[in-house]
Amino acid sequence: MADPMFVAQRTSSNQLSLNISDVIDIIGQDEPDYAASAISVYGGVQMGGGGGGTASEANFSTISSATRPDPDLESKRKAFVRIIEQPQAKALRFRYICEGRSAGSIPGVRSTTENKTYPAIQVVGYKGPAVVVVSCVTVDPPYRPHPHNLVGKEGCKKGVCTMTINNDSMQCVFSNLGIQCVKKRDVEDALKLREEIRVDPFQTGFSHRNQPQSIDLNALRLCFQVFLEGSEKGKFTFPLKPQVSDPIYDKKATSDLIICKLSDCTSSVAGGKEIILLCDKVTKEDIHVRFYEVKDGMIEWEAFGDFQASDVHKQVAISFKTPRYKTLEIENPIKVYVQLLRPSDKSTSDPRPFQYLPLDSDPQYLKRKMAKISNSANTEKISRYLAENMAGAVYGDRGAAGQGQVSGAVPRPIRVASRSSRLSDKIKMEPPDVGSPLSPGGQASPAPPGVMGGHAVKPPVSPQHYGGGTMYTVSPPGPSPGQPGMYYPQQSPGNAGNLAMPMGASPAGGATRVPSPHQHYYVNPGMRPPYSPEAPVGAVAVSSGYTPVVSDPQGPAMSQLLDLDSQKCIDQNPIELDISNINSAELRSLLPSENDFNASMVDAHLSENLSSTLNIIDQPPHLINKLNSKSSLNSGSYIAYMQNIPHNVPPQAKQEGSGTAPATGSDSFNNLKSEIELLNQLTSKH
Amino acid sequence: MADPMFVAQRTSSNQLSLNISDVIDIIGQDEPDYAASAISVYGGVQMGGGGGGTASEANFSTISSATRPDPDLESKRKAFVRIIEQPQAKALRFRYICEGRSAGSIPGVRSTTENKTYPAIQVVGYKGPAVVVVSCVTVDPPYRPHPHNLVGKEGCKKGVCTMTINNDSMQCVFSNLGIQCVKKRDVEDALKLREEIRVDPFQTGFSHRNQPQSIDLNALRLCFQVFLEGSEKGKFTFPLKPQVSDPIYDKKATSDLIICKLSDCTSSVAGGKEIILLCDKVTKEDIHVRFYEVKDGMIEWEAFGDFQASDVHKQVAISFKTPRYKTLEIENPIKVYVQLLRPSDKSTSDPRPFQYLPLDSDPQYLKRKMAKISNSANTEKISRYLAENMAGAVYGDRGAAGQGQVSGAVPRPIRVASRSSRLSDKIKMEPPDVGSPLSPGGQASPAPPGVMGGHAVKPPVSPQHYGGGTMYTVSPPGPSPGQPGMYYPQQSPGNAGNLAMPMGASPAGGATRVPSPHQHYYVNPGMRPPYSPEAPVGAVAVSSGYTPVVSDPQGPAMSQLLDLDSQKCIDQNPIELDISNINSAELRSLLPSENDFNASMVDAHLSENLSSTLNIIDQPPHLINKLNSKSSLNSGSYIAYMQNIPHNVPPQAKQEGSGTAPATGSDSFNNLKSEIELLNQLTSKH
DNA sequence: CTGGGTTAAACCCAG
DNA sequence: CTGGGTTAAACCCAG
Repeated sequence: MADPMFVAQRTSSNQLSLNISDVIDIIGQDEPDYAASAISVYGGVQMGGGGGGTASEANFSTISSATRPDPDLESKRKAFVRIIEQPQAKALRFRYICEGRSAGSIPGVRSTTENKTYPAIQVVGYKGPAVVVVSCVTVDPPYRPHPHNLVGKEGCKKGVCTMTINNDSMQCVFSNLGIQCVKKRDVEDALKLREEIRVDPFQTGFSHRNQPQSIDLNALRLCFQVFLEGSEKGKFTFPLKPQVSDPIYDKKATSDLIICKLSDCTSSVAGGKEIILLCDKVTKEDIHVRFYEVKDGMIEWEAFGDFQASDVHKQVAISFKTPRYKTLEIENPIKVYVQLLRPSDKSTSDPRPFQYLPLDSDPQYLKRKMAKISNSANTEKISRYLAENMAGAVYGDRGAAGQGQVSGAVPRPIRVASRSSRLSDKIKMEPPDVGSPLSPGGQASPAPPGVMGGHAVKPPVSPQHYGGGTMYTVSPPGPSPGQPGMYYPQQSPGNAGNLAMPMGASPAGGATRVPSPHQHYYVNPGMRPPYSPEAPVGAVAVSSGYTPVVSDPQGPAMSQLLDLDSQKCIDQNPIELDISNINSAELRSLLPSENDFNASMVDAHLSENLSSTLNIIDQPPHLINKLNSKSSLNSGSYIAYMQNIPHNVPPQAKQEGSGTAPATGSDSFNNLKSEIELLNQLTSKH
Repeated sequence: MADPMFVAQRTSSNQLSLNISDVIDIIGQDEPDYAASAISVYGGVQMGGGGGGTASEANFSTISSATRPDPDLESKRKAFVRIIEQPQAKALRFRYICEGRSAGSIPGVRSTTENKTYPAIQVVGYKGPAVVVVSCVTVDPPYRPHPHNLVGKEGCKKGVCTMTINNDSMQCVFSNLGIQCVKKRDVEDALKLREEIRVDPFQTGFSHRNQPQSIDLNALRLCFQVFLEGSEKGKFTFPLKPQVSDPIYDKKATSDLIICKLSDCTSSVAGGKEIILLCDKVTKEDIHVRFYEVKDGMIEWEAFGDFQASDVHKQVAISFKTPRYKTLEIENPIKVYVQLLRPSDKSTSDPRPFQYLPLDSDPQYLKRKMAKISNSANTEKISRYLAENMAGAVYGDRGAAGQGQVSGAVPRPIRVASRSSRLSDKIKMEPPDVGSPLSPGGQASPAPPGVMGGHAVKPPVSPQHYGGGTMYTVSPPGPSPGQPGMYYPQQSPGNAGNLAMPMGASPAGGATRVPSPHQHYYVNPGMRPPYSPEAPVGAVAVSSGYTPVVSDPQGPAMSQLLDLDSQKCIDQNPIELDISNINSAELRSLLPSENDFNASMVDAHLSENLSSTLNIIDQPPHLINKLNSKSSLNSGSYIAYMQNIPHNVPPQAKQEGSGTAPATGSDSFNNLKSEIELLNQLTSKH
């Protein structure tokens, strides 16, 4: 039963110079004194309340009064422990004892492959012999002893690490601290051992060993207890205030979100396409597939993949349906991103590029469309005509040949046809087909309920500023774990033409498909859009957290407020940016009906562009839409061309004019013209 | 540390009427006698050789001679144990002790939800008090004591189950036998306990407890040891030959293969389409994705999805590329099946329907095709002409209107066009596009190496008969575990246009993509093609095993030998069918060049059909191909139609005749005609 | 040795 | 209770 590896390890530990039992003995000898001070300082009332971080605020050393005279007492009282290198949060996998191997070394937060660092402390304000005892405590206050053990080459025994400090710098680097985890069943024993060696930095006691399930075994903090030499040499009886590190999470347990593979990375704008995503371990009740569009570094649109907990396959694959894009009226593929989002901690995976394709890119749609064309009265007649003439084999007639050439052939795209606004109108009018992947009522997916839950906080700065990346720093300011990102519920729950559903409790059975009436817009400051040239990332201080930001789709959406210039400004000066730095476009956006204002501004800009270059295929769709809505605007040769020919007649008029007689005149010719345009579009993409 | 549930269980066991220690005591008292007979019969030489099933052949009871006179000695010597209900192989999950719960009951093989059965034995040839001791032994001979424990409400103690038999039928049903598994670390202890209670049915000894890793903890057999009352009343000193059951596998470990989901169930015939498959746990080195086509109940074609071990995601998802279909020349979607195949035991998942689509169903192909059409000289001119005329707005001219109507419109499909043979020729000639998913040299995938490995056996009957389902019965004939199916390597490794590669050892690094020169054709008799109306399944005795059958693609493939009538015959009379029952079509197929014979026969049949009904869209493609190759055949109105118009001019001639001048006359008209047909086909599918 | 994926052992939910 | 999915604990491979 005995693990030889483990025995060997223990044996070698015995050979270390400093033995923990020395420290324990010291503490034991000074028990009355130590216990008294400990209880009055870290124990009891003050810590039991659970207020985050108050322990570190208590003035510890001033209270540890010694009854014996001590020349260094003043400096000892002023001394304190400072963590000069925090441990890296998720760098190390906790190892079970049974694994019979070294548990590795916790690196420092600033560690790199070239320059490795380790957790380190410094005793400030005092110089002289000291002993530091490092042990694991719970992440949440009160910082109770954590059952996991510290193991390593130096000073580790019985789950705690003891080192002496006695050098000029009074610094101590822990270059080989590993975390050896205990299994649930051994929590009680582990805590009993800790009690035996009297390591309980904040005097919380060990009552929690009877509720092993209450202890998070995947997270802990290091606690550094420094004892200075007391009046008696060799006895380290003067404790400094214990310091706790930032949380350390088991690398194995905190699987980062990652999309390993997507079965497809395109969808029709109608959404509803079933896609399989392969990922690392996720919790089926705590995962979302988020689609979002970035424009000028801002989140222009987002929606969530449609799936239920049961669609998560063995925790490592998700089959979901793509959400509908915000509009069906797009001319060219829209570049968006997909990422995994864990609502509980707002963490996200790296984004993956994804494309929304125009409706007509859907093969089914293509077929339907073409079938429809072939069904029209005109083309039916042509077919008949051709069939008759082919049977008769009419050759050599230039006119007939010309007709023949036309009949089966698809004309080359005409220069401007691929961005025809009229075509988009036609496409919009196409009724949703039963066989199409468009789900009933499948509008842009509202945020799933999980995203809404929990720790909503008020935005500390205005969303506009926040969106620019002004808010985040690398290290969280205080011990407030598990909440690396901020979340802002939307103040005005309006939506732009979406099916708003009443928000209620999660339905029975754990279904997670309840739509919420709120629209959420998120910004992930840590995301550097790797495939998004239109969103350059400047010197923005980033965190790995996920940071939602809200915008009202009916009002001025953030992404529409800032033009390229303002975005540039934000990216380059993330810290300095405040209200005084908002440029004119932003200020204008705060005015009512700025949508129209912006639109006309954009349109004017575009019309200039159009006269110089006709190729605007890669322009974002909403700009094109805006353009299309401005019938009074002369946008260069394209509009000129459109104005020279009559517009389409509405369907009713069309029908009246044709009947069974051969269609002639303006209507039928116009129909043909638009059919040609459509065909051009259907065939010229990509 | 003590598990209260487990303790309780043990306590209740103590209250059972028959205590195993009674039996142990008996065995102990009779040790010299028992040991002598045991060693001479099941121990040592005979069993150590490992020959399968020899133990059960040894004449046990005749040798167990008693020194004392016994009036029943004769009948005791003739008595034997018969298993009247085998345990079900994979119905029960082995439970760990730590799970602290009932381990359930092993059902009998014939158990159903309505009528539950359990393992049962009978003592044949003797009537009187008897004791049966049931214990676990290893699956492979020599049947060593297996460390797992039998637990249950009745008679189970120390991991073995002891029951008395003393009724008229001399039967014993084990209605509550559960298997409590020991963990690896406890194997040694478990076997020590077994040794202590002296349960070692075949006297193999317990040396294997020092090689715990040599014991398969996921499989075992039940061993039934019956002891008859000896000359002294109440002493069960007369052992019968122990009987072992069929293997029992841990339901948890032996995850049946299952396809939970496919990201798509269609592919172009060109293959190379990436698909994600979600499945239950598979071993990445021991899994294949098999595509196959069933025709008339026979495997007409098979190929394997293209992936490497690293494409298996966390054991529960596989991303692979579809293999190329056997031909690119198909007119209509081909219905095939996909299934998972585990080479090691030839087990398969239930098949899933899958469709191969004609090349032109590929959206990319569609686009390329249409772009090509629009690029042709004729249509280019039309486009120009239309652009000019539209700008000038020429209305009211009948001729112009007619042209216009033709230009943008796709004619309705002409009645017979959707099965045009000429079109298939055109499609074949389309050079493989660089951007297409067609992988270089991607022919029909040869069988992966794993499929070839291992326990190949000679076919006991001719493949033709075997293919009809005559060979299989439900229960394997003997204790030959882990080989439920048969596997026949192909005698003639020819292939039909495939890239034959030299077969070698599996390459270093464990890559599993080495093609083999052999083609394998499989029949899974247990499969009832649920979506395959052309393959009716009759009263065929089926097994759940996977049963490969061989056919030479260059020679007479089995699937081509049997017409529908002969197939019907086989399905209805699976057992009686032998060489004398093969019908004329089969006999003919044995002659050389029967392919041609068959083809013309089929064609003649088809031509008759054609004259009565024009709609043969749903005919299998190879028939259509055959039809197409018969230019002399008059197949009704379609052919008549084709004969009335000139055929296409070969590409060279085409090029010579056109030049830059406007194309007129027969060539260009024919080009147009075929373009129309192509367009019809592109748009009329589905 | 290490990092880290996979299997075997526990745990625990839902019917 | 059961069946059976998921998590936590062991194991073990590859660099």
